[in-house]
Amino acid sequence: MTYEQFSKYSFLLDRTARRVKQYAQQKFKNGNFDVTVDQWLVIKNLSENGVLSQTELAQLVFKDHPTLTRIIDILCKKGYVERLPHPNDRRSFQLLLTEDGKTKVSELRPQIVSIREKAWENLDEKDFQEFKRILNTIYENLE
Amino acid sequence: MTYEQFSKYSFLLDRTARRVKQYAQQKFKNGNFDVTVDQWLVIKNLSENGVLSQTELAQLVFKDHPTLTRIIDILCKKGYVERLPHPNDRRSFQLLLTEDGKTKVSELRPQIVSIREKAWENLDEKDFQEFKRILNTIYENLE
DNA sequence: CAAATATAGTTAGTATAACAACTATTTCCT
DNA sequence: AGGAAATAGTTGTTATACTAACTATATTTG
Repeated sequence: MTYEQFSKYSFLLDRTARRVKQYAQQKFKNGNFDVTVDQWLVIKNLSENGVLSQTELAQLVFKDHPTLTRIIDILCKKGYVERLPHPNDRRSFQLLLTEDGKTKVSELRPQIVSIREKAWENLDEKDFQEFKRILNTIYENLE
Repeated sequence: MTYEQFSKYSFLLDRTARRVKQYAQQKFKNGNFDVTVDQWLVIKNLSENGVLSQTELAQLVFKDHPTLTRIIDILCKKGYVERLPHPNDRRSFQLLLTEDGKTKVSELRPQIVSIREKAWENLDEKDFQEFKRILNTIYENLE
């Protein structure tokens, strides 16, 4: 790997990640989804996992505590998520989707698949496996 | 590609891009570089290209105007970049590195290569080419 | 058991990203 | 030439990311 490539991979990675998020965010907004891309990730994970603490959820979505606190605050204000006191630990909450939250997840799920598909034109399953392997290797190298 | 994969690629991309930036930012901070990762990208491009307008620079680094304005503000305050009135266009500035800026680029360049190398352990040139091809394809699919 | 240590979540500060809107200036069109 | 449209850069707003520090609580240690 040349010097230039050692600059380039991070630049391309950042550029593409931002573009993917920006594209999705625009589609979310145009579709009046009422959640951002990151808020969607949170409610989707709550939908798939039921009741979670903030720490459990933070680990699932790879977000730090302060960021997750703020995302949950917004989702609670929007009425999609509820914080309940944890029965066994006064430091902790149990997070769960409200009925509106569950409805939102059901409505949005199919639409989001088609949004995500566009990025993958001209790429195939093998590309996905390669991409995943490389991304995971990079991630693990920097832990 | 399954539904899950259509969620997963964006998640993995976001997760890894953040981690790469975070890792680099930590190293920058520990090394007392006095610039963030994004500020480095800007001064590096000025170093490679000489005098640029903000619009030219924004196109090179794929950042929007407001973000770039703010980054340039910080770099001017730090004394690494200078805004000069454009001789032929009263709407525009010419941006250039100060002597301190040039020195900073020279000092940091070699250190940054070694920071970037770590992510690439267990990956090779072929992986880089694959990675680049996939990232560019995704980017172009979403333009 | 009491103190030390760790943990859950929050607040504050700085930085960046994206969108919207704006002003001053330039370019284009009739 | 004059007006319309486009452009360069800025300001404001909302959201997210990361670090640092904090309080309340739980767990561990001696």
